[in-house]
Amino acid sequence: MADPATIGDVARHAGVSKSTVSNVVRRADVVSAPTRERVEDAIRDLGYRPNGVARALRQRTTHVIGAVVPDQRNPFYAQLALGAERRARDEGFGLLIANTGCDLETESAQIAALLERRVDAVLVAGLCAGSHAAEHIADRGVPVLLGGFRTEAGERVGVVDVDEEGALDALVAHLQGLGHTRLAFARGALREAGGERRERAFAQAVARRGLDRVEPGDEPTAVVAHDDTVAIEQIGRLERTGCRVPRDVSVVGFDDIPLASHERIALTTVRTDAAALGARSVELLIAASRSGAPASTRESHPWQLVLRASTAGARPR
Amino acid sequence: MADPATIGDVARHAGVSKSTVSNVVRRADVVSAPTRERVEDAIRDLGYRPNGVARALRQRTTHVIGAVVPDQRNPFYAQLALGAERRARDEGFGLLIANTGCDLETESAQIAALLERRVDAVLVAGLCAGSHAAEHIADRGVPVLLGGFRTEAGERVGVVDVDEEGALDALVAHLQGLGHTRLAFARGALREAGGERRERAFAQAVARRGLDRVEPGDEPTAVVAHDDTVAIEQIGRLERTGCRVPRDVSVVGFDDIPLASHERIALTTVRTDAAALGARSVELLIAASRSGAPASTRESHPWQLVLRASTAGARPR
DNA sequence: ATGAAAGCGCTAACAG
DNA sequence: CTGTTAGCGCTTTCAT
Repeated sequence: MADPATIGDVARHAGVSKSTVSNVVRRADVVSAPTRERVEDAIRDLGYRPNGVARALRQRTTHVIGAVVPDQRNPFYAQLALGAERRARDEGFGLLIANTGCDLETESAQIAALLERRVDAVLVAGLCAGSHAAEHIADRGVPVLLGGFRTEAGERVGVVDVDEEGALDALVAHLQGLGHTRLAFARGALREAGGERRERAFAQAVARRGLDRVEPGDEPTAVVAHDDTVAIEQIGRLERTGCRVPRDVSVVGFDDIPLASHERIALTTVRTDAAALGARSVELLIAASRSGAPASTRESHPWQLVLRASTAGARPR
Repeated sequence: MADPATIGDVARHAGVSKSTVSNVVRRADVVSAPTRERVEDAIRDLGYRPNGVARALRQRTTHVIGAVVPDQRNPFYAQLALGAERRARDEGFGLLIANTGCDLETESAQIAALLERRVDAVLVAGLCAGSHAAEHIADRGVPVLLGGFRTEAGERVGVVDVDEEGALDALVAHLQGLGHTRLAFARGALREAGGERRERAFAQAVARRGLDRVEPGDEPTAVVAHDDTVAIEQIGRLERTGCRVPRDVSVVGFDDIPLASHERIALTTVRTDAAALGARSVELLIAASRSGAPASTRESHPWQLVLRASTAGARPR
């Protein structure tokens, strides 16, 4: 494990100063052609690769973004994180991923670790219910942005989300149009901050439309799930207890994960572009970190109702 | 964006030297109680958090591991990466994730970026077919390990995989037992190095058992897929063309992703513990990075045949 | 166009 | 037990 060559080694080898090597490496066009060539040869000879840690210390910027997710296995977060990672990479940034499992203690430890590593910004794709972690990050002067969901957060916390109120209303309207009147909401297993918003939007849509909200166990004719993963689980649960979907119960999801369009699942859902949410979040975070200002932009991305075979006309019970 | 307090600020505030602060922070129990308290108060007053970048530069270790995956959306990689991240976190390490899409150029750029960031080790969970990237990492003196697959690689590249030959033989044996004789192998979309091994193992099992290998389009009675994701796609593709699974064609996967056990999918597959593979890989990598030696351990983890409803007796054609 | 010098914030000998 | 010193490898004025 030979120590890698340093800029000093290159300078010595090429017979120039460290500053000149630095100028060559950073493509500063101040170096004369012959000198540049000598330096480039030396770099090649020694297999020199700049040390990003030293650079980060000096420049006070790591070019790394932290991504806080409840669980990267969830297809929505996976997609969002991939979009984020791609965009980050395109901009010369790395992505440090931190799963929290929506556990408050883990969450704060993970965030502390990211901050200690001096990430340039933090993309928060999900938070524990009731957590104020995003604001604490902002307090530290680090750009932070909620990507893919929204909670109450101060001015200094950006948001890139989708209009969940509108989407849930569209879902409920669709079910109402099919004659459903007993609707239930199925929460996810994780206690995510975003879950409360969806559930509230569901409750409001149901109330506004004069429908009945019942518990999932209380024989609803339609189940609105927190997301597609939960919806697919619900289909399994329902069919295990003898109900057929959509014959007896309709089920709708949220996100339109790849599997939702599979023939065996065919889930009616709301499509969101998770990769775009992730990419856009990173874009805003990088801009903020460059400008030294908080990432305070707030924007909602569009959604689209996708009708498939998991919903059908209500069956009189 | 006030600059965060440094160790010097704390030292001044507490009226001690930087080394003493450093000793307190690192819990070196060499500091007297009264001094330690003064320092701790100063730390609290100033909201001091050590700068990991400076520490990394000085200690020549970042406590960050790079994870190279073809696509983190694939449930197998997602699970493996999660297992890796958890273990890393438990050991005080961070995980920098790099997706390659199995594109050679992207792969080498991502690895170069990881190395430039001076990750302490690299967990490679998938490589482009024909890539020698792992050995190049080892050449740089950075511990590297193939997690979840295996390719030809030199001594200095560790491996934590599963016995795919055995697993594929078990899968083929199971199909043979059901009377299948025309078997096809369905590759994944990504050109992963690991794909060749599975396909080869399949081909050998088929040949050894005197069965016929046909192409997926050539009316096989059973399809062996590269992994569960591919298997589920195959079920969709087959049913779209009028075949029923398993009535007309049996399908088996690999990995036992969460969805494989869903009632609507019920995939016969081989279970591997992706999270354990990831965790173990990280464990070995950290040990290697601590010892300064390559991560040269090679071990295979067990697999388990899981019989579900996607396989049934062959139907005469 | 190039070089010398001064740190970024921290740790690790080594003195005292 | 505490302080002094000397860097880690790089960028960045500032001279020359």
